[in-house]
Amino acid sequence: MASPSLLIHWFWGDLRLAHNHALSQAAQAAIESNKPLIAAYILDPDIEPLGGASRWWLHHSLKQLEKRIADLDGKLFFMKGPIQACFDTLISKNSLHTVSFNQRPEPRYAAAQQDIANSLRKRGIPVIEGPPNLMLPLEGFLNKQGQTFQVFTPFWKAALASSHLPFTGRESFKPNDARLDLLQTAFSLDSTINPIENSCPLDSLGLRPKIHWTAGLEASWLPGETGAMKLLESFAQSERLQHYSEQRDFPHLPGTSRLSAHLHFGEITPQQIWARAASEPYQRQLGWREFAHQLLHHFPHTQSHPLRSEFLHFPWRDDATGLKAWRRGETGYPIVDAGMRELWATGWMHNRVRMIVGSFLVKDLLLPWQSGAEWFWDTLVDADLANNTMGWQWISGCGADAAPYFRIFNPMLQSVKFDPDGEYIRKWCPELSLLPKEYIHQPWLTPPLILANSKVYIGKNYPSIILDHHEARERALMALKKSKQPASIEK
DNA sequence: ATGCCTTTAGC
DNA sequence: CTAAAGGCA
Repeated sequence: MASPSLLIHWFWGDLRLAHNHALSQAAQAAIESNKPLIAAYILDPDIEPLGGASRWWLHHSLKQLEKRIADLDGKLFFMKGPIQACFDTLISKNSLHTVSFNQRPEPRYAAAQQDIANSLRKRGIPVIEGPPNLMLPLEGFLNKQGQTFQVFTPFWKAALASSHLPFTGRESFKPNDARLDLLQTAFSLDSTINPIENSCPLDSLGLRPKIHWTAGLEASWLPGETGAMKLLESFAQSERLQHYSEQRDFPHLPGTSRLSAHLHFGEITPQQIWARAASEPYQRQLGWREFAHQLLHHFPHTQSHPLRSEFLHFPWRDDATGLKAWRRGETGYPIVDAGMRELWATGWMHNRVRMIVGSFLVKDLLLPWQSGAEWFWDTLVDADLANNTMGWQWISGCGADAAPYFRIFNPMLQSVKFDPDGEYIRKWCPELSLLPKEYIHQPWLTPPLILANSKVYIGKNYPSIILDHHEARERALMALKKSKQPASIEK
């Protein structure tokens, strides 16, 4: 009996069928040789720490991939880790032909990936590696002093001047011919679709929540390659791209592309986006993503510790009540609460509002950025270690491209500036929807009669402010000043 | 080295 | 308009 020829699309790889180097070539080869595409997707929950919203996304992305492979008369199997044990079983049944994966840029995965790839190769299994879903190489892109860039602007200037960025018209991704040959070999074997013994249905991967809390996510997103292309097309075709720099900061406008989760799960490449959305202010945002990955690659400790070591002993507060109020969107500051509620409802938050709620957590509440990063990790559909880490350290002032310490976002000023009519607030804090725009940014300053007419009862149907911003600002400045004093009193 | 730059606040 | 840190060329 001929053994089945299996191509394992590794769980770390990208979830693209059309553009993943290995899998798309496998699909092409399968079609051309008139043989079914057989693939398996392995999930190892111990290695892949997914947040709740990410699990939901991954489930639906895999579901779409399963369907697309079925449409090609192929089959996608699912297996649940530990990954090494999954491979052991496959090898012992002579079911594993080739392993293909796209590299993951996060340091922890990259190391594990190399270990497993080495061990597979030692056992005679061909391993095909595709590049991570980035534009710049993680190694060797350095400033003129030979150091990792720590400020975005010079980084971006250097990137634009480099040969790495795929400007429109330049060569796009080309599949590697050697990889293609290897896959052709895989599919020239006699392949029959036999069930894999230890495979399981997608539903058994445990990615779906036990309690149904995902209605808001379902209404907001279409995970998978098709959804990604739809978003990109609608963004690039409309005037949203042209007006990106003027509209991107207004959270009530659809001024952004909302492609972050698709990028994170590898359902679309930055190169595809770059080519389709050729406008510098927008492409610059792809640059921030590159910057974040460079930083995490070169400073892997930043996922848990600040890049700037003087923040190691920063006197963060411990305030479970404050943290809870922040998470629930019950701080009493409408723009902050609106953002936190958008996050909870849709698994996403507008970037401007991410900065505002982030600043509120670390500067006003004086809570550690890690506690904010954890909440974002669990609730964001685009939760990404590099972006999350850089964003939180940026707003805390303890990371790269740090703002001067005295730069503390003022939630009222930010609200007036970026949600002038309170449209965003009204959407996510409906109990404030009747408040005139003069008062919606600071409901506690509203004259009692107008409050009553607007059916706003502070402390009852909308929380009182949990702290005074101006006092909190002074407290933060003091804490920062103290922590910068060379001589520490303790120890 | 000196000037530039930074998703800002507050007077 | 200034405050003001610090990476970068």
